[in-house]
Amino acid sequence: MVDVVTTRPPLGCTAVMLGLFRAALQEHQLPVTQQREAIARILFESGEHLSADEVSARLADVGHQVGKATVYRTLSLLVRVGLATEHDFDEGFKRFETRIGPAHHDHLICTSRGSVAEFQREDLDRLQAEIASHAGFHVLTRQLKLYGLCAECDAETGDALRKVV
Amino acid sequence: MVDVVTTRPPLGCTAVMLGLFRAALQEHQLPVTQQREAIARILFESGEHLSADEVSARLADVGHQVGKATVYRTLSLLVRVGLATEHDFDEGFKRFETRIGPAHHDHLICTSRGSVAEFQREDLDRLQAEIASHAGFHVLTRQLKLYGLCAECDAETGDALRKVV
DNA sequence: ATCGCTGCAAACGGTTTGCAGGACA
DNA sequence: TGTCCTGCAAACCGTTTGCAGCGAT
Repeated sequence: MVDVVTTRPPLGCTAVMLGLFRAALQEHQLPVTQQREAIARILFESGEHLSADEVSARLADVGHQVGKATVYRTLSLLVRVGLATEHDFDEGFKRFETRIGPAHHDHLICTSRGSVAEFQREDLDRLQAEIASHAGFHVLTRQLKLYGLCAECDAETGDALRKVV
Repeated sequence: MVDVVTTRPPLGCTAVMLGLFRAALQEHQLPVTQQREAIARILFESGEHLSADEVSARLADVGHQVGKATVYRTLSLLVRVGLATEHDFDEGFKRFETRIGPAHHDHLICTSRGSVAEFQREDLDRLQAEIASHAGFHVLTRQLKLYGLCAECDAETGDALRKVV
């Protein structure tokens, strides 16, 4: 269980990430607007997998009124500059997550409750490298999703079965 | 390279799969209609990753005029009875693929040309089992996608770089 | 002052759904 | 004959886009 990482980012991480975002914008000569900062802060602070809708809602909670188009534009901007990643957990919409450093992590998706846990395994990186060299393929990134039942839901299913039998 | 499998299914596979489909329909007391057979045949024969649109087009090529709603309904039916799998290669729509037997395979997606290759690694199954037991998670299925450049595109990129420098 | 961003609303595109008529068992 | 399917078209919904006005540099 030691490599199932929590979703909450380290303290002070938001400030660092915001700095990186500002730097990236300036590097590309793009204006650092209040909306961009607000959206990025929401994502960085949460450390969760947020949908565009959820980002919008949380902005409203904090008193910021930002158009949905801007939310989409900024999230995809964050992805383009490498500070966020996009995920599709088969919900009919995309989710976004802060991308911290080069370390890659993957996801366990509980199909019963829809929750998402993360994990990190170095042997996966090794295996990926082996597969790539084997197939003559140059891997840039990967997405590994394990769909199934988390421990709690699995236990419930077992209980339900035991009742039937 | 030996475990990069071809996408073409073994000969005679279509008939077997169609039989399984008919059996599944009968088991659930659902009618075996011409449209359902035609759609399933297109998918089974192609052995590729087809979108609903592509299935529609190929049906038209063969002279079958089938409504798009029926295509979607039948494809999702095939998924439900376990004879097809659904994939999202980040194209804005879903693709469907014949699911043959219990063996799982994963995908290499060339982001340059959009091509998809398949591979099979037993050590991945082992690693998956290890991750699952480690996290107390009951895995039902997985999706591993390696995004990057296929050998050809990677070589081209290299050439382009060499020209610049 | 110049660009580029923002917000609104409309457009877009893949997918789903309601319903009248038709096909399968 | 009853049930479920089919096809059409409209609805749906997340996302993108055009454009007039505003904000950052």
